[in-house]
This record gives sequence, C-alpha cells and structure tokens, in this order.
Amino acid sequence: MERDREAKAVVPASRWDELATDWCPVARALSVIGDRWTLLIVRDCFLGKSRFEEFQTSLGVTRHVLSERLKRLVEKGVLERNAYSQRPLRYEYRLSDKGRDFAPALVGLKDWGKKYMPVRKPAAV
Amino acid sequence: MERDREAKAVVPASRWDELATDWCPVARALSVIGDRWTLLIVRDCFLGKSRFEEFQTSLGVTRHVLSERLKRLVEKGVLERNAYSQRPLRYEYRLSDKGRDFAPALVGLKDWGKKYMPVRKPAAV
DNA sequence: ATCCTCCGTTCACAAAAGGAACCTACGCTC
DNA sequence: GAGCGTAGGTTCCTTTTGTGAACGGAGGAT
Repeated sequence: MERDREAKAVVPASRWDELATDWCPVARALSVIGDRWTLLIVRDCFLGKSRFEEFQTSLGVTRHVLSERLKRLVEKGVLERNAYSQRPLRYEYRLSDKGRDFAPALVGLKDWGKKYMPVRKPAAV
Repeated sequence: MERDREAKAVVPASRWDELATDWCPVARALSVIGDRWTLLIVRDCFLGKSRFEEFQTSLGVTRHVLSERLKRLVEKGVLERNAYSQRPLRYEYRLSDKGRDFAPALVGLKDWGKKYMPVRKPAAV
C-alpha cells in the first residue's frame, strides 16, 4: 500500500513558522531558508546537485535532517521534486523560479564570506 | 572581584565551527551568521538597536540564547561591545566594519523575502 | 540468488533552545 | 537604609532538534 506521503504537510510546525508572518521581510525569508543546512542545500542546488545522495555526501548532514529539509523546501516552493526515473522511481530536487531568484542573496553571502572569512590554515600553536 | 569574562572564549565550539574552514565562502559566512537568531540580531543592529534589552524584547529570543549569540558575534568581529555608561557599567553592541559590510547580503535576503514571502493574513479555514 | 544503489525511515541518545527565576551593581525614592 | 526599578546578564530545568547508526523497500546488475 502506498502511504499517502505526498498528501499531507509532513514537516511539523515549529517556532520557525512564526517568523513566516513577521513584519520584516528578512525574518520571513529566514522562516524558509534560515538554518544551517537549508541554505547549504540551496547552494548545492545552484552548484547543480539534485539528488538525495549528492546532498548527503556533499554536506555530511544526517539523512534524517536532509529528508526533513528537502520536504520543507519543496513545501515552501523553493525546490521542485520530480521523478527522474520511473522504473526504479527516483526523485530529484531542482530549484524553482523562487529558488533561482535566491541567487542575489546567496551572492551577497558569498562575497561577504570571501572577504571576511578567508581560508587560512591555522598556524601551528 | 571582576571575573575574567573578557578573557576567554566563552561560546563553546560546535559543529558550526567546522564550517568556518569550508572551501565554500557561503558556508564560511554561515559559520558566523547562519542561524535564525544571529541574523535577526544583525538586522536589529542595522535598524539602530544596540542594547541587550532592545534585542530581547524585539526578537522574543530567550536571554540565554541572546547572550550566547552576542558573545559569538563579538568574538567573530561582527559586533563590537562598548561600555556606554561607566557608573552603572553598561554595554552596547554596535556593528563593526565587518558587520556593516554585511548589508548587501541582508538586502538580498530582504528583497527575496519581500517578493516571495508576502504577508497575507491566512484566510479563515 | 545475492549483492548493490538510491531514497528514504526509525530509534536511542546527545546537543541546543525555551522558559522562568535568580543575581549583581547601581540609582532613585521614601 | 529598606525597598523598588533597571540593565545585563547567569542558572536551572524541561522540551525540542539534531546526530549516528541501523534498517527497509524497490528495483538493477552479475
């Protein structure tokens, strides 16, 4: 029996969702992408990754959390979940227009990180 | 006796810190500002807020977490902690240059939030 | 038949956030 | 000088999240 996975909102509500109706657009943006892993998943999508295993090995996030974050991103319309294979029925996650339009914000983060968080190997103590 | 609060790194290391040396500048940026409250604190700073109580009442974050985040932001050089009063010894938190330079990223988030997360009162079910 | 791959789910435990009370140091008022 | 108020935290306990590792299912490859 196919359990009705698609049907219901699977990600439980949390304090996060309170931000979704905040007066401040930054807060509302954070209600969707404002956690460590979510933003990194989106970054990976921009880098062309699209599959569960790709995200998992790239990020080192636990499968549990990855699964939850992907569901949320799909729910919120940032990603789209499409079957890329019918016979072994497999899904991929791709940026929606909403997701692609996140690029400027990501670039802002990238530039700041590049400028203020340089990679330097810590000098031996 | 003045306990040596200033001296030691107070915020314990966490998985977050692993991101600080990531190859990706976005990840490195997230290692500093990549959590819900931190980014909102920074936003408040841009809005002119600077004191513990202001952040606390504005955000509704617990004092515990606020205290930790402020310490981290100071440690990481995003905020500066200055005494604004000597006799009752009180401190304020102000954006550093590094912090102020975060503006473009914040604007990116704001624009995205404004466009894709409009405030709409949920229709009564 | 048996192993392998992909995409998850489940479970027990560790880490972090939430909530409320408490503390310190000073100023103000009575 | 006792008591109240204020700013900036800290401490304690509970609840929520995240981690790590194992398991599952549906099909392919050998």
